[in-house]
Amino acid sequence: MAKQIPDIVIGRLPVYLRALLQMSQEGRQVTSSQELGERLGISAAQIRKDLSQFGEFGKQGTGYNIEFLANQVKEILNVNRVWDIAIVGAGDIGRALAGYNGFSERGFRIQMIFDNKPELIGTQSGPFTIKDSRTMKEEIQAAGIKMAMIAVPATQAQAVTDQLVEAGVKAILSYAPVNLNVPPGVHVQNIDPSIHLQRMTYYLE
Amino acid sequence: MAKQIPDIVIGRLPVYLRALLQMSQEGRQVTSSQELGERLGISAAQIRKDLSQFGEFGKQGTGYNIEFLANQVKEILNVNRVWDIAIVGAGDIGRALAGYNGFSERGFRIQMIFDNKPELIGTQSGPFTIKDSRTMKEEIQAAGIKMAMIAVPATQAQAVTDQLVEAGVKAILSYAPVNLNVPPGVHVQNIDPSIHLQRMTYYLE
DNA sequence: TAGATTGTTAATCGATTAACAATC
DNA sequence: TAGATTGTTAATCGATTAACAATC
Repeated sequence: MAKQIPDIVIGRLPVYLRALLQMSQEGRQVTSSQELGERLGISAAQIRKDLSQFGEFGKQGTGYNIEFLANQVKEILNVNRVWDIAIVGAGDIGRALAGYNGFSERGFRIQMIFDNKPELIGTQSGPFTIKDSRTMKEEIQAAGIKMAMIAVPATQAQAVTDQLVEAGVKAILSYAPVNLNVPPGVHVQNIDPSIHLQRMTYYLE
Repeated sequence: MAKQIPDIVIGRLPVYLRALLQMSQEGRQVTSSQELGERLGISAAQIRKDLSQFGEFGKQGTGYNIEFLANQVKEILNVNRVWDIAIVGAGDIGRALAGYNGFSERGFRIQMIFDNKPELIGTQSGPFTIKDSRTMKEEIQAAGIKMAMIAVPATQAQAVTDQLVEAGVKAILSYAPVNLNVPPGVHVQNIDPSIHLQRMTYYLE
């Protein structure tokens, strides 16, 4: 079994990757742990330590080749391929996600979007025709989709989650403001703007 | 000066609060650190430890009164009041945020939304008329708004941030996929779905 | 060569957990 | 009273930082 990497380290890698790709777009060739750290507000030592968990990617005296390191991090994170994604919920948030063009360049491709509202089913959301939730499990399974984003009301989120798990989905990004329970081996990330806001109000007057 | 509370503890409080309010809606009166922990996937000891940083809110043998504890946590987090918020960027995400009705019950009120696109300025987004970004600093300052959400392209995010800081904004929730630099005393939280997704692909096959 | 920066070790710092007296 | 659960202390565990030899 491979060495166990702390999840907190995994959580920082996508941030490093985003910064590297941005530097690359700026036409830069080389960077250092110090420069990266300054951009991100992270210590240089931590960046070197994090990367050293996976191998040696730099050169003493010169630093890191940006393109090379970005590719290595992509490989570590498993995003040197395309992941198909299903969206559940075609309200404002679901449709905004369906129309977001930032996914393709980061390794993701929206494949389908579902809703249970009769008035939405069959209508267009950008390039997608909104599908009936009742066919969800079947279609996701048939397509072999492993990742989903949930944008349904809190009250429906757990039921949707259970169905996605049954369909073989292994990673869920949830926009529903509720805690989801999943079996071991299924991963969940939550995005709830109120939670993020409340985390900052503590520090305000 | 008050005792320094770890930021990681502050980060868990909104999650506790959300669970407490949900229990309250379910008609429950009392809970325990153990039950809360099971719901949230957090150890009971950690919940007790976190809360003990701020006072004694429970009763030995019986646990915590849900409504009382929720109110205490609201007070700690400074959300026993209403915070006015400005949204910058009236694209899909900005408009979805403007139309999201989950904010009011969590202590937040959207006050205004801005964009710099001539074809959007003056049009409606739900109950709001989209305002011209050029008046942003002035209007935010005049209204005394301290919190903002940014939903503009990555390329514009830092410039918008700088203006918000100038206008006196102290807390920013950014949906732009880029790292923002702010002076001390200004708080930033980032929401980038690709980052959350990439954090999970590591664990997938 | 001299300067810069890595990868890594050891030291420090901080967070989590276990355990239990206090007490409802 | 007996059972349950808190608040807190001490022990454990894990993450971050400082420092430096190696070396480009």
